[in-house]
Amino acid sequence: MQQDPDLIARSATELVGDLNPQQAQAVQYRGQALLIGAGAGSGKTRVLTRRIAWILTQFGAWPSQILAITFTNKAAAEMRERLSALIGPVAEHMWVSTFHSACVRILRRDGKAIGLNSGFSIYDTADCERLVKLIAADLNIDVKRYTPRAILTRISDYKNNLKSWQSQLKTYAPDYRPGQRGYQIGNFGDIEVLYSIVYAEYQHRLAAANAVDFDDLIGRTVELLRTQPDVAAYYRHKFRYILVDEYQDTNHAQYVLVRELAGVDEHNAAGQSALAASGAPAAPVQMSQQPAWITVVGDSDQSIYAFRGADIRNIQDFERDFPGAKTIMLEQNYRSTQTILDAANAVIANNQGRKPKKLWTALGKGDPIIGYAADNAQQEAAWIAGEIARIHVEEGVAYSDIAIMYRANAQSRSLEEALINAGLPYQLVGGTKFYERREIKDAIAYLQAIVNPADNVNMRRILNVPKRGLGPRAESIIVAWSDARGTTFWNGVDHLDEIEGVPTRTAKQLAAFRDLMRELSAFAAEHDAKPSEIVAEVLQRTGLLGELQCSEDPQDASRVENLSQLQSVAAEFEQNTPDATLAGFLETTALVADSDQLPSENEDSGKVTMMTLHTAKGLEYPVVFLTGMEQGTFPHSRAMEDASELSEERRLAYVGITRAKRRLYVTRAAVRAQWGQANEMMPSQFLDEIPDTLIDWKRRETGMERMRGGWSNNSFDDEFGGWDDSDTTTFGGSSYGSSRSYGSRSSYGSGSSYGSYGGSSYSSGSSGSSRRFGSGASRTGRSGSASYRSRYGSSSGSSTSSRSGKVTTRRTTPKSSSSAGFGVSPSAALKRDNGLNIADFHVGDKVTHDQYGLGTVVDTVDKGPKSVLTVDFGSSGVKRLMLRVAPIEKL
DNA sequence: TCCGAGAGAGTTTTT
DNA sequence: CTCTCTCGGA
Repeated sequence: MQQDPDLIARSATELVGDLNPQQAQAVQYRGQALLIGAGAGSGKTRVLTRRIAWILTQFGAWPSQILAITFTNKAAAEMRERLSALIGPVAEHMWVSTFHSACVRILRRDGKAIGLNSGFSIYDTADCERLVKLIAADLNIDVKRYTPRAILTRISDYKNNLKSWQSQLKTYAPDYRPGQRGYQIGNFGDIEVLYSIVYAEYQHRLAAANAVDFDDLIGRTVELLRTQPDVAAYYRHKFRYILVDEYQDTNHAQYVLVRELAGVDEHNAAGQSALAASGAPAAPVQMSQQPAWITVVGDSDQSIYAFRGADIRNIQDFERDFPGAKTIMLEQNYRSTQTILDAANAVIANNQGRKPKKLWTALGKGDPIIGYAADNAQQEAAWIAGEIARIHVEEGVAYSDIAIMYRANAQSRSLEEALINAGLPYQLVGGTKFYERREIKDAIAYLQAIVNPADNVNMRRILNVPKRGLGPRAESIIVAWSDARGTTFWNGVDHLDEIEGVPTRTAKQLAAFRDLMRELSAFAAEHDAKPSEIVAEVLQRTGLLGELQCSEDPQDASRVENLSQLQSVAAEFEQNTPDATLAGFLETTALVADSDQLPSENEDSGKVTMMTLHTAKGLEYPVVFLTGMEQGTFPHSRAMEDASELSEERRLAYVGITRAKRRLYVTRAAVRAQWGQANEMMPSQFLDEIPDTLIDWKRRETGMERMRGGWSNNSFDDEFGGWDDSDTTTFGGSSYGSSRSYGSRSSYGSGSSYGSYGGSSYSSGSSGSSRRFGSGASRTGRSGSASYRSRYGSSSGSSTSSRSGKVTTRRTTPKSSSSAGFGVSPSAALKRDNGLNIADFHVGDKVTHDQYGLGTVVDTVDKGPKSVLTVDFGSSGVKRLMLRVAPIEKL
C-alpha cells in the first residue's frame, strides 16, 4: 500500500522500544477489541499515540480511517500535537476530537436526513434553560415546584439513555401532541407525565429552531446512524480503527455511538464473528464488512462523571460487550512517588466491588505527604499561600509547578484572596466561563441568529438587547402570529407588515430590528470567512458595544474588554482555521471546556494553578494541594448518604491524590463558612483512609479541637459555629520550620496579572478584582455570632493562646450598621422600617446611600409610611427613594 | 416599557 | 452572599 507522503514512517523499534512490556503489547495488539486498563500516570496517552502510529505504519492504515475520541478539546489538541511529532503533519487531518465535536461534524455533513440543517445551533445549558422556561410558561407549569434545571436534568437522563420523546410520550401522555397551542398541564398523577410532555415539547421546539443541545449531539448522531443505512455505511466504511480515551466516563449513548460507528451489531446480526476463530486476524482494512477495531483506554477508579450519566459499567463490562476482547493492564506509574501512590491505593481500596489494582512506581518513596489542619478556610488558605511562598524561595519550586485543588468552585474565593494577599501569581481555571458571561452570550446570540434565523431562543433573546423598546408585549405579538402559522419567530418579524394590531411605535421599532438583522445577515454572508469582522460589525451596529462604553458602571468597562476579547478569539480562530466560517467559529465557542483554557504542557504560565478536582483530571503537577478535606466539603454533603455516590467521591479523591508527582499536601479547616454561615467541619474520612505513617502533620488538630480535647467524643455546641474570625492576623505553624507570620507577605511573584489568563479576561479575577475582602467580618447580627460575642467578648482584639503556644489574634468588631437596633439584623430591620422619619429630612440635607454614595436631598414628600425622598447623587443621577425602605443614612 | 427595590431561592462536580 | 424573579411606580 502506498503511504501518504506526509506520514513519517516509524520503525517498530522506534514505536515500542522504550516502552514497558504491557505498554508495548497494548501498542501492537491486533484484534477487534482492546481494553487498556490504564492506571493513573501509567503513560496512557503515550500508548494511545504510539498505537495510532503503529496502526498507520505497521498495519498500513490510512490516517482517514482512524477516529480517536477524547473528552476535552485540550486532550484532543494535545494528542494531535504529539501525533504530529511522531508521524508528521498527516496528523492534522485525522479525526482526533471529542465525542461532541466528532458528532457535530457528522451532523453538519449528514444531519439533513434527520431534519437538521447544517447551520444548526448548539444550545448550551443557559439556552436550554431559557427554552424550558418558555415552555413552562406556555404550559402553565409552576417553575417553583418543578425547576427548569430539574426538568433539564431529567431530559438529559432520558437522552443519555437513548429514551426517545416518542416512547416517553407513548407511555405517559399518549394524548399530547407536541406543538399544540394553548395546552395547559392540568392535574397529573405521575410526575413522569409532566416530564414526558415537556421533553416532547422541548424536542419539538429544538427541531423548529434547528437546534440541538449537548446530549442531542450524541443522541441524534446515534439516531442518524440507526435510521439512515447509507450514512451508517459511509462511516462504518470510513472508520476502521476507533480509539476512545477516558472510556470510564462514557454514558450509554456514547457507548452505543461507538458500537454503531464500528458496526459491531450490524456485523453480529449479519453472521457470526469470524475473528474468534482465527488466532491472528487480519486487519479490518482488508475486509471492510468487518466491524472496526476498537481500542478503549480507561481506569474505572477514575470514573467521576456518573452525575452526568457516565456509566462505569461500560468499562467494567467491556469484555462481555465485545466478545473476544483483550484486556491489558498498565500498572506501572511513571508520575508519582511511592508515598503518593500508597496513599492513593489505600484510599481507593475502600471502594467495594472494584477489581483490585495496585499502582507501583520505580521512582522511590519521596517526601511524606504534608498535612495541615486550619481553624477556618481563611487560615487554611493563608497557610497554603505561605507554604507556596516558602517552597518557591527555599526550594526553588516554580509557581507553575504548583496546583491547588478543591471540590467545588465556591472554595476558590478564600484561596484566591490569600494568594493575592501574599502577592503570588495564580490562574484560576473554570468557574464562570468566558462564554457564559452575559455580554458574550448576547453577542454570540446575535451571531447565532444570523447563522440560523430559525433559532427562536437566541432571536428572542436579542430582540430587546440592547434595550430598544421591544418588551414582552411586542414579543408576544410576534409569537402569537408565528405560532399560529407554525413558523419561526424570525419569520414573524420578517413579515411584520402582515401582522395586524401592532401599535405604530412598536411596529417602527420592530421594523428597525428587522432591518438591522437583514443587514447583518447580508454582511455576514459577504464576510463569512472573516468571523472577526462579523463580530466587529455586530458589536458596532447593534449598539451592544456602544451601550457599555457609555455606561458609568465600572463593571461595564470590563465587559467592553471581554467583548474585544471575543473579537480577538474570532481573529485567532480565522487565522488557525483554513476554511473558517462563522458557523465554525460558533461551534468552537459552544464546545469549549474549562480545561481548554489551560496552557498546554510545554508552556510555562509562571503561575500557580487553581481548579476543581474534576477539571484536574488528566493533569499532573509536581506539587499539589488538596484542600477542604472535610466531611461535607469533600466528600460533598450531598454525596455522603449514598454508597455509590460516596464511591464516586472516593474516586475523585483518588484522582486528586494521583495528580501529584513529587509532593502532596492535604489540608482542612475546622470551620468553613458556606453561604455566609459558618459550620463546624469534621475531618474528611478520606484523610483517615490514608495510612497515618504517610502523613507528616504540620498541625494536626485545630485550636478549638485541642481546647475541647479533640473532636472524637463530644458533639459541638451550635454556639461555636459563629466564629467570626476572618481577621486572623498571625499564627504560627506549630512545629513548622521557624515560626514566621504568613499571609502578610507581599513581595513575591511578579506582582502583575493576577488571575488573568493570557493577559486577558478569562478568569474571574479580572472584573471587579478587588471587591470584598475579609467578608467574614461583616457578618453581624446573626444569632450565632451574637452569642459568641457575649461569651468571648472579652478576648476580642486580644490574644488567645493554646497549649501549643500558637498565638491567634482575632478581631470581632461588629460593623456599624445603619441605625438598626442591637441584635437585630439589618435586613430584618429593613423589613419593618428603617426608623427614618420624613420630618427629619429637608431639602439640602446630605445623605449617604449604600449604593449611590453621597447625595443631596432635593425634595421630600410626606405621605406617612409612603413618604418619598428625592435625592441628587451627582454622577449617579437623581433618584426617588421610598424613605421607609431606602438604604440611606442622614449625615 | 423601564427601572429600582425587595423578596426569595439556591451551590457539586461539566461535555 | 449572589443571582433571579416579581412587583410597583413613573
